[in-house]
Amino acid sequence: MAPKIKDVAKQAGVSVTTVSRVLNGEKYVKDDLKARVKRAIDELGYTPSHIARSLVLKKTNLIGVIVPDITSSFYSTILSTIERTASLNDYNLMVCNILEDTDKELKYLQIFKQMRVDGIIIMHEKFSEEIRELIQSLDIPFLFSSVKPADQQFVSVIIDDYAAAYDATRHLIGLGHSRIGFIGGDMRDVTSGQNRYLGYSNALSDCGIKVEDDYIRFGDYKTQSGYDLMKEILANETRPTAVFAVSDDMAVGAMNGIHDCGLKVPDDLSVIGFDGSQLTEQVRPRLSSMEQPILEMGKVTVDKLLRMIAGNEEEPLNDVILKHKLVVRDSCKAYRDHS
Amino acid sequence: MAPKIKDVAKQAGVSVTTVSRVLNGEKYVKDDLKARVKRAIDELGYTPSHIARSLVLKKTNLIGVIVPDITSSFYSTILSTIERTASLNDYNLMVCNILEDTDKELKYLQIFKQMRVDGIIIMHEKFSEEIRELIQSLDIPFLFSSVKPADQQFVSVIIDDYAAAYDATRHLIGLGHSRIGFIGGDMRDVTSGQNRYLGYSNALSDCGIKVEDDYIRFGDYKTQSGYDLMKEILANETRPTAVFAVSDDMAVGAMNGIHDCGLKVPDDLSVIGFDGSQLTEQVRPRLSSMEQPILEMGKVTVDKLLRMIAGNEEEPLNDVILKHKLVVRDSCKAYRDHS
DNA sequence: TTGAAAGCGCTAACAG
DNA sequence: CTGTTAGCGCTTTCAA
Repeated sequence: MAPKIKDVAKQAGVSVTTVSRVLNGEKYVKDDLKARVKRAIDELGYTPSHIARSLVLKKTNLIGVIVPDITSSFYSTILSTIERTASLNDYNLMVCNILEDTDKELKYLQIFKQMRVDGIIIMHEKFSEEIRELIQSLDIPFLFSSVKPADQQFVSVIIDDYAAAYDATRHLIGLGHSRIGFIGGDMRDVTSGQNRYLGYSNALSDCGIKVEDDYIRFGDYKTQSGYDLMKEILANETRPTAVFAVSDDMAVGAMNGIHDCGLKVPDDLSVIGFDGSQLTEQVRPRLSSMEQPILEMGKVTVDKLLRMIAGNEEEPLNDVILKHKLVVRDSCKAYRDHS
Repeated sequence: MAPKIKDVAKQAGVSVTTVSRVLNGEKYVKDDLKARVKRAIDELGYTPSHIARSLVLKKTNLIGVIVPDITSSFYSTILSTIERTASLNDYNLMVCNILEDTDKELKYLQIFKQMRVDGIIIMHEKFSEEIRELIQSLDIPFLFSSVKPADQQFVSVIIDDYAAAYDATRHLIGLGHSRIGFIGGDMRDVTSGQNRYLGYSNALSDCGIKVEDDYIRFGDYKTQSGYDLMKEILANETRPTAVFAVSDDMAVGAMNGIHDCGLKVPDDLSVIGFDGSQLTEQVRPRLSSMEQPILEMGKVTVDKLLRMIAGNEEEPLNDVILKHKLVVRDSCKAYRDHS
């Protein structure tokens, strides 16, 4: 059995209180006692039980995180910075990888409750009524990151997805394109589904371009779906000359679909992605993308959550809107009409 | 404050013992009492404290995982299956993302100790003596996955990296290549550094091909390093006609380096990767790779660890060697001498 | 079948 | 400065 505080006390010939005091760096301990306790701790290889400590302190230093898919380049990156920021503040993560399994999200939320995590970060917005209720009844600070659920009372750290999609589309239009395809997300997602679609279609309308349903498809943000949908779009009699995909993974899938159809990016079609994941630099041609400030987003999320946990009354409970940024690489080209 | 077992007992008009019994599904409780307790639980929205339970049971259902980089396609995938398998067995993960920071590994190991995790999975082999000692003194079952530290007493779930690298190289040789470049890992890593290098060089020697240092570079498994090293290799007067990179990420970097030098894969150079990550299908041409059974590896690792935790005496404490598999895609081509 | 009470390992009044 | 003691929320003998 691992040594306990009592063992240390006995070894050092002091009371458990004194041991506790040196453990927690209190000042009211004479130097010689402090030294004896420290030696005893070393000799025994003692490490305080976080469990016991949590029980009395009512604080676990745990943050629960719900993420749709840790193998996605976007989520693994944001998760990485969340972990880093949390760790620097002595918080640990407990992550739930949903993978389409909505029951799992509910189950994990219950686990978070049992675990008495100090806070929760959610990067998923398509939840059931049951989950919505649970989450609100939890009495644990929570925050959404990179998504904004329809429920206006929930607070998010996010970019303006509508504006970002609008700007991405305008970029394509600015290059002279007018037949612009769209590979969207799930329209049940407000943030990455609806808002990005609206940004796209409104940009078109504002420029007097007709929104062509044949050029529009919706998928699941993954490479395979971008690939399949691109092929569907290419099946049109007159192809678009550019396409906007709402995730880099889908954009890469689209590029592959184009490639496998014997066409070239950007000569035959321009492609623009969304997110700014590392995949943009891993493919050829390198993918232009409407980027989210991923690292900042993760850091800001954790910092804000920690302030909420600390019970900072000053902490405004409204959204934090971060800035998106277009990063031009090699996958888009000006369009010249050859007719 | 969240309701506690005492509140439930009061509400149901029974003792806490009885509540505990229905919570843990014991049989010796009369049906009517059981019903009353269940109703009280619902009314109060009670969820038992995992903390308190862990303290008395001396079991946390937590597994600590140490991974080099969760944004790597290989590690995010194996982590995903580890999480899945653990979750199905009612275990939760606490993951440490090292990111080159060796102090962080040590710090997390100490956290795992404080947390009293039930078991530890390590996917990193380049640890200090200090870590080696800590880990052994921990009295917590631990297991290495996808790596095999030099210390023979540690148990690993792994493939035969030497044989896999040997086979990959032989594949290239079989295609007629004799000038074969090598983009390796860190030679301080036994598994993915030394063993894969030895597999490569021995395959060459066995076929009477001279091992050419100018064609050999070592990096850090990441795309950027594959890119840079490939360019160095291409700077040779006579280029190799094929190259073997010991991670898919590096292989993709190499492909990009080749592309950016105005050369073509596989026409000018064949490229073969290692791991079998999803990146192999995301790039064009699709990357041939010596694949590890990633999903199986994650599952086997967790299953074995759980058996060790359960104190299964039958559980053999030796390595589990999984089978590697060559998956041929479009990045390699037979070599014909044009001289 | 049920309940009283001890104890898991630690912190924090409260005394001295 | 230092020690005694009462919990934190739960499980588990041991009796009834």
